[in-house]
Amino acid sequence: MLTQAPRGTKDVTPELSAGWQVIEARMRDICARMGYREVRTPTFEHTELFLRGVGDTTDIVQKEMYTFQDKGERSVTLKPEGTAGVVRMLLEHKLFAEALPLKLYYLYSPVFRYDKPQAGRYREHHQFGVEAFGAAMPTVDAEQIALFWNLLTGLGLRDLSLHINSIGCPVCRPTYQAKLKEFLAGKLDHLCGTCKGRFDRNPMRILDCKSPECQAQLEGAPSVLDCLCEECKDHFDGLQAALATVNIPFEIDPRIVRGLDYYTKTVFEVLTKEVGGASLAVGAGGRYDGLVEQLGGPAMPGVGFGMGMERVLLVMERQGLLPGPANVADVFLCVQGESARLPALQLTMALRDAGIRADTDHMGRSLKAQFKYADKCGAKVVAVLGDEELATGQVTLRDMTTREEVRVSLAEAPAALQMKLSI
RNA sequence: GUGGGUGUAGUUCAGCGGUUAGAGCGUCAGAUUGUGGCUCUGAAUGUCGUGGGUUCGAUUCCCACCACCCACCCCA
Repeated sequence: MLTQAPRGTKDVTPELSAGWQVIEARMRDICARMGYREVRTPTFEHTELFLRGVGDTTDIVQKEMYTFQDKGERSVTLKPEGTAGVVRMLLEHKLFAEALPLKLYYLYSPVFRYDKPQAGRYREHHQFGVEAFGAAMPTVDAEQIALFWNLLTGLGLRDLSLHINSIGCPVCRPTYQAKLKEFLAGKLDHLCGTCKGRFDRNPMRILDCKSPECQAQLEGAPSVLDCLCEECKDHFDGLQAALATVNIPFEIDPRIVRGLDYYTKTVFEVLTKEVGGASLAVGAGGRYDGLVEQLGGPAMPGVGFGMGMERVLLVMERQGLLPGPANVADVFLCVQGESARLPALQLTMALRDAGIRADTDHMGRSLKAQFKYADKCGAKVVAVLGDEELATGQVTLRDMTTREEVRVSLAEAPAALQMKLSI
């Protein structure tokens, strides 16, 4: 128990961290090129923020939040998603008064949901996400989706599909919901238990119910896309035109609804086709034009998405895209005899100062064992410092590929090694 | 939250109601005097997931709990 990570959490061990660093570097790079700047928000927030932001009828809020009282009797909650915290930051620092649009991203943001863990699903996972505030035009939706898509394809992921939909706005959605309820009213008895409850609370959630009975009842149901108001329709058309222009392949799926209450107009998901199982969502997002105002800020449109980093890594692992083990040192300096120990440490530090990935013995091993260890470290050059070398102020350099050995003076060693390693 | 499966060295896995529980890989050491990858030899490491029960005796059978995996639900 003591030596076991809590249920649903996962360690990043040394051999795993390289993969994280690869995706993080890509995220930073693509965001920098697209004008998104990094933000970091707290791991926990006042519970109220999520009740009002995410929506208190959602599954996330109703049964999955890590909520507790702190010692000051405040109710706080570990972030169950990334957007609410960023909006809170926007309001607190009045970032909405800056030049718009404000384009932000976060990565390795911990997200907590109390759920039963299984492959690709954790109680703590980490999200990469982007948010753009102030821009109402569909080109920004498309730009974000392109960012997302290009990130994933750039990482080498295959078998992805992008699904988009529009769920309307406060003007047209009530009309659609009324139509849908009218359509379903007679079929209520044939819906599953959860959907019976959804009928009054949030009838659109029935659309993406996975149960076959419900899906059967939805045959011939009105499509939200037929009920969009002019503004929403123009926006959705504009999104499709923009996506086509930047060559992002997409499918329209009128059944996408999403589990968070704040979405308006655009919603989208990126799925990966998994063999023998259901497709896994690696990320999803959409537009939330009413959220900033709902949380007490000015009326300001917004759009964003969140991506599960563990899921991307999982897909990369399954598709053989993770980097192999990296070497830990380019140069290993062997210590031969105790009188060489401190000079070896000194030389190793000098090599490091010269930008060389160098290491030396800290185990008191035999020379042979030091060579074996150097080999395991992936050293391209092994240096030896012993009595013979110390007597002449030199160090022996052995090229581990060609087995050639040369001796150079201690002072020349950094430059000689830089040359050999072509740094 | 519901249903099913699994749990034995660091790791991948054998094994059996009965003596000191095994193998491959990994780790460490050695194969003479200052030199790696290959090979050979040897060594260390297990409360057999945890706690109960059945039994003369349990790692093996039963129950509970914990963890992981799979499906559902939900979602990233």
